[in-house]
Amino acid sequence: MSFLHEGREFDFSSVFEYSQGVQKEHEGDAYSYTPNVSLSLPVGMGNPCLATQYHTLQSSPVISVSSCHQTGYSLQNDNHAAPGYYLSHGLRPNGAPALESPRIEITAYSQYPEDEVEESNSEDHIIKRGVNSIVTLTLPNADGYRDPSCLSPASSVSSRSCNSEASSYESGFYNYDNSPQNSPWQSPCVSPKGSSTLMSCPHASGPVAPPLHSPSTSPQIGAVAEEGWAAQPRGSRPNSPSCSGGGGVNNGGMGKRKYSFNGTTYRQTSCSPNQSPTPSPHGSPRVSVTDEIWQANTNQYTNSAIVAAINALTTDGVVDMGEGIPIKTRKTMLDHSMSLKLDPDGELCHEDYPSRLALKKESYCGGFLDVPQHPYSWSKPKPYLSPSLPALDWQLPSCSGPYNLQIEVQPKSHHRAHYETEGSRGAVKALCGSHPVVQLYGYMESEPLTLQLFIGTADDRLLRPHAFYQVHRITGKTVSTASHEVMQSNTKVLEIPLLPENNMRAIIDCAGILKLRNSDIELRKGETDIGRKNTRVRLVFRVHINQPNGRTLSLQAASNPIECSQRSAQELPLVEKQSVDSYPATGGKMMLLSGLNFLPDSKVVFVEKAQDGHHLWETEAKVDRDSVKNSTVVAEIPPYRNQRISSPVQVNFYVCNGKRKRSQYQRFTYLPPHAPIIKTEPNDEYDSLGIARLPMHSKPYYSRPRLTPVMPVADPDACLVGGYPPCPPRHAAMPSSSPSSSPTLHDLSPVAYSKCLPNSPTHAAQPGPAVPPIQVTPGHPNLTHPASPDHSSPLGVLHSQGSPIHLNSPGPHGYHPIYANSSPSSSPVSHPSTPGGTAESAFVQAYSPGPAQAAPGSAPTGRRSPGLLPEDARPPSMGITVKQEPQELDQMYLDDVNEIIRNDLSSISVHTHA
DNA sequence: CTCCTGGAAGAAGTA
DNA sequence: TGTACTTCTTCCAGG
Repeated sequence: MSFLHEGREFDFSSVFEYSQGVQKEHEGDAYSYTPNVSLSLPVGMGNPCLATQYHTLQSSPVISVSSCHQTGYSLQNDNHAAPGYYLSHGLRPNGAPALESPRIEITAYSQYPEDEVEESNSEDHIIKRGVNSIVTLTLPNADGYRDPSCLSPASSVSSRSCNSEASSYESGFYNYDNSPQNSPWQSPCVSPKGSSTLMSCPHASGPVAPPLHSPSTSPQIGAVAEEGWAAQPRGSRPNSPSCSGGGGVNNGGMGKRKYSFNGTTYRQTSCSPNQSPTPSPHGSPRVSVTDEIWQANTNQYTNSAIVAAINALTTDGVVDMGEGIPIKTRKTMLDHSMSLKLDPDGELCHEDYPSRLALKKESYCGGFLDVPQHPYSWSKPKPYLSPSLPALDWQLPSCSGPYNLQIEVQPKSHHRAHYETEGSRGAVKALCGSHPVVQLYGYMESEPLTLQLFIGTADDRLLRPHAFYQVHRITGKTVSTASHEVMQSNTKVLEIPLLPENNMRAIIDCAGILKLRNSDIELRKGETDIGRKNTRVRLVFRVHINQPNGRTLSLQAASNPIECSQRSAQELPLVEKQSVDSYPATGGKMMLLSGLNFLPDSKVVFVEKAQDGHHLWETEAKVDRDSVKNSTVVAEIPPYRNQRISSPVQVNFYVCNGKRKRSQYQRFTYLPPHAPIIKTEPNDEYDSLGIARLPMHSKPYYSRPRLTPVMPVADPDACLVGGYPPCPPRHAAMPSSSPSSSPTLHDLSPVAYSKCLPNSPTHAAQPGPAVPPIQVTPGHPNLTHPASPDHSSPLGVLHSQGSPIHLNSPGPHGYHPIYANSSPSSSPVSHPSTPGGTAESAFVQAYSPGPAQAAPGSAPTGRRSPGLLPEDARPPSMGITVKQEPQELDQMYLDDVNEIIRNDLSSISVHTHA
């Protein structure tokens, strides 16, 4: 993987240097994870228990032994890279003295709220460690880190890890890490409650790693910092004049960094223009960014941290770490030093729960943040949280049993994300100028819950954290909703209280979107996605509900896709819903498409592509020009090329406004002429439009992946699916998304952790048809009925069903051993299919690219029609890492991507043979 | 002064 | 290889 980047080859060595020098950001993410963990890993890894837990987030406090770098490190990193990694996280931007010598810390991973981490930056790390760390071994230097800050957020993430590619470590652990969440260390042993267990199961927790850097080293000041920081101010922006051009390996250059591998010149931004010469962690003008970066960096290490954070937030403070208190968070930039002070001792960490609470409150309410105080206090323990939470790339249903997590008000389809170099561009808004609203139905307890929000992908693959975008916490006078940032495996997660007094409803006016530079992310080890034109995201909401049986039920809802680029948002057509998902091959039915940027001359083109990306069929649908409005288009479903199909055939269509202005692919399924049409659901919305009840399916191609509940949401009505009982509003609700039946979705319990089902394809998030949630439990997920309209078609069903359980999160390769073992669901059958949806085999999912961040690994790019190409779904062999195509990309893009992939493959083969 | 935004310049990537 | 067009990032300016 590492060797190919967007088709370009380069030597590891080069890479290495690059990474080190430039920014290690990317690299390490996944890897980095490992490295740190690595030491500890052995323990966990070997353990069977790990398996079970892998999935689970590291949440549980674990004892982590983090050696920042092992010997391996030195090899590669000597330079700095390795250290850098730690630094990055570990940095003590604040001047916490970086540890000069690397050390191995054995930490009981306490959980901290990630936000702390983020905010605090290095300091935070320190703090955390302090809290948790039980034993610290110092290793020979860890100097070279790169300042997380320097890195782009994304990079920062990567930076965390010690990832030099070269490092043996990574390679060794590579598998695991991809998704931090998955990472074995994460807490195999972790028991939610068992924080106590920490000790029992040593895991290397990523978070711990940071220790390497001594907190003391202030990022700014610290020697390490100097290297890394100075060199690369966090904001590394390529262009910034300030940056010296050279970034060279070390990125000493601030400006865009250009480096060449094998003759190919890459440009990377190492320095942010803005970056302040002073690399202060926060140096970047935008604090928030910085924080993010930090967090990101920390992430890797912090799976557990995340968990911890969650715990801290939500709950019991048992484990909580002092960290739970987001010291820095509040203050953010202002005083890193403070935080450092606190942390090192771990005093905070050790503080009594009460104290912590107090702290938390202060931080939140008190004052550092401008955010209006919210009645809700984070400090409040949340019993329900369990240490092990599903990885962010796991597909979860939106409803289960009586619970139904719904996005009542969808965000606008466009929101220009801001770069680190920019100021915030505000919170994501809803159409009416208001903000998105999320509500959990069916929850009658008095305990508040925590609503998690992260930025997910909007392509046709399984929903997963978006590698190029991060949620950005918005604070200020205009923000009424309290929020808290936490890093979870490289992904920033915003935690928002869901209070019974508010009917478990939250107005999301505190979430902005940060764009990470493509160059930073693409260089990350394991990152296979490309950023170019990969600009659509979804807001993904999650809530974890403790069940009486001790298990935790996790629900997830994803918003409609949001276009985040400046230009495309203005010009590209966007299909948000389609009234018909499938229809007999004879065609002829009118299909209503709703979305944005439709023009009188827009074309609706149906295409069928083979797995290899070749066009098998393409035809333009007849568009009712008179009906074209900016937001709607009515087209006649063209007859399929083969009227004699015996099984459903999945094709795609897109709206084209002209040469490079195509919408994403949307899925459509042709059914055998005589096949009964199951699906359609009446959609009131459309009725109102005057269109003969065309049920809308918001299933953009991307959304389709069964898992992701992409669709639009909102309508509760949607819940009704043909034939299926409507989701009882809220209570009765069945999990729309998950196919699986069992009410209890996921057993997050450490022991039986099953992955949640995939989100129902589009619906999950949305109110759409209710589908029984998939349970993690032993039972097999039902493959039957997907409620969503999409599913109406046989294919749809399949897709939808895709087994509820996902395998997504798997590690680098996407494959999780755990799954297989741990949950019943693991059974191949049970697994949901990939977005492509066709295949349902669990395996497919297993392959599914890991978290975007980690390493999506190979993603099946082409979509094939299920009927035709059953196998498409299969992921490419693990061995080869190919950049996955961003599914969101337009077809054109897809073509491009395919091209790239081919090149990559070619390259790979070349290398191999060479 | 900071936060939001919209607009756009300039560089890099693609066709 | 050069040109034209896109897309990405960074900047600037105004509210």
